Amino acid sequence: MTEMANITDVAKLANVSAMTVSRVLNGKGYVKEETRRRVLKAMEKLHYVPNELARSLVLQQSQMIALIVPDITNPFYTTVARGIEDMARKNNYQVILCNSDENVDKEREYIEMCLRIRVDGIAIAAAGDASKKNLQLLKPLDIPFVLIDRRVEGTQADVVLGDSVEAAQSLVEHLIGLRHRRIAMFTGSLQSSTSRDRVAGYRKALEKHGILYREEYVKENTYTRNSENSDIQDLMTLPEPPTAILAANNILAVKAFQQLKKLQLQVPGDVSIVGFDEVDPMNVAEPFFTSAIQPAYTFGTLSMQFLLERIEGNDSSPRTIVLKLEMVIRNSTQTVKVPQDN
Amino acid sequence: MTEMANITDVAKLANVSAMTVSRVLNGKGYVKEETRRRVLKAMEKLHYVPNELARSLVLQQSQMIALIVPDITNPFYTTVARGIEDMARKNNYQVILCNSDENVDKEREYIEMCLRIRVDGIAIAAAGDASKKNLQLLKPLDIPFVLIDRRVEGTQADVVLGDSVEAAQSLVEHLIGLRHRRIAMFTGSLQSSTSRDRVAGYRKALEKHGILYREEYVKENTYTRNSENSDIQDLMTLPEPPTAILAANNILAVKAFQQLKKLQLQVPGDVSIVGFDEVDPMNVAEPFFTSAIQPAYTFGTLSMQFLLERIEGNDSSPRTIVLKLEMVIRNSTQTVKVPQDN
DNA sequence: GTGAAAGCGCTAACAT
DNA sequence: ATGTTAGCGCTTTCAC
Repeated sequence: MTEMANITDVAKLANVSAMTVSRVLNGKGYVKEETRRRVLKAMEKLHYVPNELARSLVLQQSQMIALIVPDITNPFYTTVARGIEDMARKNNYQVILCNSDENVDKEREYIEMCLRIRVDGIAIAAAGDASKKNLQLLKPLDIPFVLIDRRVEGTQADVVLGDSVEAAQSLVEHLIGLRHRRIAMFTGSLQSSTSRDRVAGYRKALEKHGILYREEYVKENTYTRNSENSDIQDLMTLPEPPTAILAANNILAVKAFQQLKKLQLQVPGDVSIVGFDEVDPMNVAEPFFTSAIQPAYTFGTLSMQFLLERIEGNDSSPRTIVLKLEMVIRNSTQTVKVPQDN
Repeated sequence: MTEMANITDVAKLANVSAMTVSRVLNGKGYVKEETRRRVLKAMEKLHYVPNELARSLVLQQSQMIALIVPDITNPFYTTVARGIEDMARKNNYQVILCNSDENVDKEREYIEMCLRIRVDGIAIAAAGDASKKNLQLLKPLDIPFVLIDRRVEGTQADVVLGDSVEAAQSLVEHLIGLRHRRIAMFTGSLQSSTSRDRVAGYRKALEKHGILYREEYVKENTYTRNSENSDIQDLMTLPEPPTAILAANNILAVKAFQQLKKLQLQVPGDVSIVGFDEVDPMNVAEPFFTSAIQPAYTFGTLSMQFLLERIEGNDSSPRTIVLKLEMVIRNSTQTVKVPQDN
């Protein structure tokens, strides 16, 4: 930081008190038109920029909120971020974007920094249930926060998320409608409520249609973006390999697709895939994946609205808002080749 | 912001002065072990979190830097962001990520906010040459900044960017090697130095191989992500339509591809495409585009290093570092069907 | 209409 | 090893 001009410098140059400068700055209180002009001129001359740090210190509010997401490279979260941002700007808040990398410790560091710089509120897509500990840091200090996309077990707060149970169920029923019976699931870390919901929907659909739930069909993927594993290999070498896969998110859908390709298996020829959200932000490929799409932008605007209300002091009991997903049927699914009973 | 405990509260509870608490906090100066423990206990009891705002105010530095990018949804910039972030964290700086949306006015707003909250420095991929005005706000206040990916005409500063001239030339020569002679170019806004460099490389290659530069083959695209236009249409209905296209960035490569598809034209069967950077971060499609890839992560780490040096007071003359791009040949290019003279 | 004084939470410099 | 004083840049309150 540098020796920038401060309010006193401006005051001196304009031959007024700091108070008058402050009044000009904030447009409140009476200032004679001529004085105001003198002050404005002095500001310009000195390249004066008000020090928001000092202002926040006395006002006890920073007009900043933080958005913490688990993966900044996932288009779902960048879309959420845009929603948050637009709504925040409309209300004169600045957004600080933080990337926890699905890592609870990194997440904690960011939350601690948020406390230190006294953000007015936090919107967070939590890394997992273990985030509870991090969020508890906020409670005694009374910093408002909203959960996005994922509930956190044992944490009371406003939540904005999608109806993953229902969406997963619909996706599976779509597969069943195409006569699939051997349907596997790629779930994300079961630390995340969203993953669990999607598994629940998967099971619900199977049950409803009298299809046996098979342990060995469900693969929990905790690995990160670039790591390798053999889930598909394992799946496809079972005595009764699946004919379709429900992937619990966009990343996993791609993973499944790529692994199948390596085994020379066709999608949807040999195996159908269904998933969540858009996979290919730029639509490089023809939109290909049959998918349940979440209204990500709305996740953002809505959760920001909630957060603003909390910051303004709304003290009602926590709300959960569950948004519908839109299932779009594309080319990653087709009728099963060799119908199976089961 | 809320009535959180402050340093005096802790001091009182621990029966010491604020100074002692401060010393415990910052681990400098001598504090008796027993006193230290008492202080620590008091902190915990009060859920004390140091107020970084106040600290920054007296220390005259915020330990925050800002990264301003023109498009947060472009994987190139998110990769840069990761590089910046990692390097910043290593050096105890927090990063504030801002999205200017290729909009000079929004960019100015963010820069003004950065000044108000007294960030220690700014890394910026400028919206265009018009960003000069915005950057000039920083000069008189002596806030260090680094330019990433794009020079800004008339602005002196450290710059980290790719060798776009050479890369564009190589891409075009690759096409020429495949016997293309009618090569069109999709450029981004010529407000951006990077676009201009790529056009320069394009012309250089043509010239070198005695191919006529044709005005009507160069299309400047200033439209945004979702807008429509007829560039490809115009191009392909020329008396001598191009057999290949150089796209000036990842977004434009996709645009070209999609528009060709609409006209029932095949890539690379009817038209070859070359571009820059990765197009498909998740590799949904087989990596498909022949492309010159920039070391985006390194852009980030390097520019952060420069910025840190400037913050620390390094006052040498501005440096420009130009990184090589890596050309990867993939499936969006092939030998021209009907060789043309020209 | 304008100003003076006090204080937001912290630390540097100087006591003791 | 610990405390006191002053001040970072601003706004609130009250006075004129």
